[in-house]
Amino acid sequence: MHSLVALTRKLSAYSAIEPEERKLLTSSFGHPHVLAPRQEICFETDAGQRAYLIEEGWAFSYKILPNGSRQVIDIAIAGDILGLRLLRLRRCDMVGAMVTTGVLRDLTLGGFEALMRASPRVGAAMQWAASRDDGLVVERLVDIGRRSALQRFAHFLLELWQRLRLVGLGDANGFRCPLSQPVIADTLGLTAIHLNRMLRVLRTEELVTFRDGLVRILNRRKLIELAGFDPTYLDQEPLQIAVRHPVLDVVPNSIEFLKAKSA
Amino acid sequence: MHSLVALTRKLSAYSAIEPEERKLLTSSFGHPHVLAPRQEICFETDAGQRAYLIEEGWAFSYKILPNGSRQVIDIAIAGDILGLRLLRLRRCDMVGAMVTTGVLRDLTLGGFEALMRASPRVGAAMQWAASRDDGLVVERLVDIGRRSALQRFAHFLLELWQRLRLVGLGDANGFRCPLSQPVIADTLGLTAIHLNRMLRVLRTEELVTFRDGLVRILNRRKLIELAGFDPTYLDQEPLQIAVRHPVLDVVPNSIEFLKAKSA
DNA sequence: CGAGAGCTTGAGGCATCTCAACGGTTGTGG
DNA sequence: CCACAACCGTTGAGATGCCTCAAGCTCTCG
Repeated sequence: MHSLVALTRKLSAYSAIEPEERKLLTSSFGHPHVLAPRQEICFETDAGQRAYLIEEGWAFSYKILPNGSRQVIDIAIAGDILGLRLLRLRRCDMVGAMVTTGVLRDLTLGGFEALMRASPRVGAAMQWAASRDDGLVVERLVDIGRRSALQRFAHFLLELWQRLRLVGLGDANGFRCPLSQPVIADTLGLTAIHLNRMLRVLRTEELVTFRDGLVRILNRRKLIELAGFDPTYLDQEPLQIAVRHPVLDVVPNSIEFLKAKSA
Repeated sequence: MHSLVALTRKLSAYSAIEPEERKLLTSSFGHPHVLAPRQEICFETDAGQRAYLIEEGWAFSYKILPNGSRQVIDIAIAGDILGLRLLRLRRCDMVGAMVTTGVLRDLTLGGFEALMRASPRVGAAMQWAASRDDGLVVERLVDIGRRSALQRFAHFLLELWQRLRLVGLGDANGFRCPLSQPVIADTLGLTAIHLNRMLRVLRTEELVTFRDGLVRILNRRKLIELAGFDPTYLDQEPLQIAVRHPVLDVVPNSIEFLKAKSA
């Protein structure tokens, strides 16, 4: 039975997972269950919080502000654990939802701690994965705080590409991405309208296309340059992305570009 | 000797720390050393990464982008551990620096894991603190992504206030804050100029004053309303009313002591 | 006494938001 | 089978929040 394929691949980027370790891993989680698109994921239970391993499909977590705006916290793909951060907290401060149909497994604090005790080696790999995912949030902070909308989007796509490749999804040319523009916009602190315009820039510059849930990276080198993408924070070997490149000092002015095109 | 006062207070918000547990904690860290303002904090060593417990003083970590702009990741106060996230990563992706003179203790992965093994109870408290600090980064993401500059700043001040109170700093009226406006601006994804204007608004609205490193909250209720501040994510009891210490800084000053000793 | 850093204010520009509109697709219930 | 709602993607026009550039002040430190 093919259980925990994605998680195993992810952890293998840190240390090899032996068959018996994989069994141990599996027994730490609850049984798989299927969720429909848009279905809500609840992290709160009577006895503490609960996290979820995404075995398959896409999900995300977010916060809603009093004024109704939404900020997406993480995009979770296969092999990711959503809500791990909440396990030791007494109160839950975010909500989750499915993007696509997906297969999830529960993880409780008890299960997680039992895993740590049973195998420090696998435990270390899980902690590594958690630390890496923290790094993703930190990089998103840098994105939103200090990068332009166009750079943010480019950076986001490159990151997603690397993450997907790590768990065996996507290929050297691009990847499937079921995220809607509103969700991506709320991830990057933009409006869907503006994100859409940035997408047009990426398309007309022949860097990326994104249609029908399929992202194609047309010019990887220029995209990396544009985004100022340095994959160090992913703590993984770059997969199908060349190493580092000199970064552009001057970022193309997207608005001028749009004006020129429409004139 | 008064070691780990702040950390002990912080952890006590999760579970009581017994004297022998405190000794164990102390032995998990390196010896205290003093750093000067602006001094850089390096997380990389030959053998893996190293984190730092702030015993006293203020520090922060940040990333610099290719275009020279800076994004501050965390502001660390007494009792915080800077760089904990990096311990299990193979590559370091950020830098640290002191704001004030401060007293730090090293923490290695080995020390951290030994602590976990020696006392699961204290280990759990440390993990709780780490999860809570993750929550701070997440809330910063929401700040920068979806709140206006004024709200961001107000939210930041309220958060800082709560954090400081948790480790026994500040009082019911405000707190000492040695952060410069450029540092706060780089934390909130703003320019120092604009931050300054927002500060003026808070002042003229009679919500907050911030002069000579002293923040006074003049109208807590309105400030909370303005910021849309919901302290759930801090996972601590709100501490704005109880006035235990009429004086501002109650953590004993060991800097002078250490300076005298090393001289 | 000069250099560097922080704080403050003004004026103008532009990146992004808001409001508005339209077409396509999907799902649903009459 | 059609009507309708809900959501998404796309584009235009105008408004604005924040940035950039510029300047002057204070304070500390060497």
